[in-house]
Amino acid sequence: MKPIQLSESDSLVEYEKKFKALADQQRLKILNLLCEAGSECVCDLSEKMDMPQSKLSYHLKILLDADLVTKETKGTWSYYQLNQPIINHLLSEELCCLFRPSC
Amino acid sequence: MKPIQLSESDSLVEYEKKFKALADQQRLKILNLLCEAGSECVCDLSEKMDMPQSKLSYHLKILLDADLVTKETKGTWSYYQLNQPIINHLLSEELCCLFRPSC
DNA sequence: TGAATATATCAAAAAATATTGATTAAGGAG
DNA sequence: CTCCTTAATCAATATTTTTTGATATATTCA
Repeated sequence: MKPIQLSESDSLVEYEKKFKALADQQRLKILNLLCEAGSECVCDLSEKMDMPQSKLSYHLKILLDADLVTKETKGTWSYYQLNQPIINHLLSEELCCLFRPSC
Repeated sequence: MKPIQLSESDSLVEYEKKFKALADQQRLKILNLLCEAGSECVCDLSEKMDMPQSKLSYHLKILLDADLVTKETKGTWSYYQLNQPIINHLLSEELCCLFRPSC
């Protein structure tokens, strides 16, 4: 089977977005924390990351826009969790220990 | 098995570097071309990418520093190829069609 | 040796991202 | 309704990355 043609650069744009979101130490740490915790609200994450809320929201938005996490809102709280299927589709099994709680 | 602790942020730094290298449409395209061709010199890639040589060298250096490609120099020519083991360690099998010629 | 070619590197400018602190919006408790 | 808390957004600034064109280095070929 030949490598796919990238004539329609839709997929390139999509992958660029996802890798951009992964291309930051702080966001990788956030993903790792979400992996451990399963689901976290912004204020708890803010404490664990030792990061001001507005900064954290900025990074969470990038992860959300890249579809690497999902958000569930309850009242004024926002709970974030990993978007497992997307992450599994993207990353190798060897990276599971970082971002796949299942292993 | 629990997610690994990221106390030693060495691995985070390393992954950040690799994902940064992947976080660009042009570099993803380069990787895809290398995947198709197996090995390419800068001048051929420059033509295929329709990109000035100095710009291409810049992007190739980023891929090289991230260890995603390897370089072999013959005379004045530099031939670049995918660093398969590293890429396979990083990306899912589903992405194989983009960057893994083996499937 | 001298001209031509391949590639890397450099410095300046341009563009994209990230950080900061303040503000806004919206929900829950009294 | 009013106060307090949570979280998103905004505008200004700072930082990082990318682009560009020029230059440097090294090899080949005549």
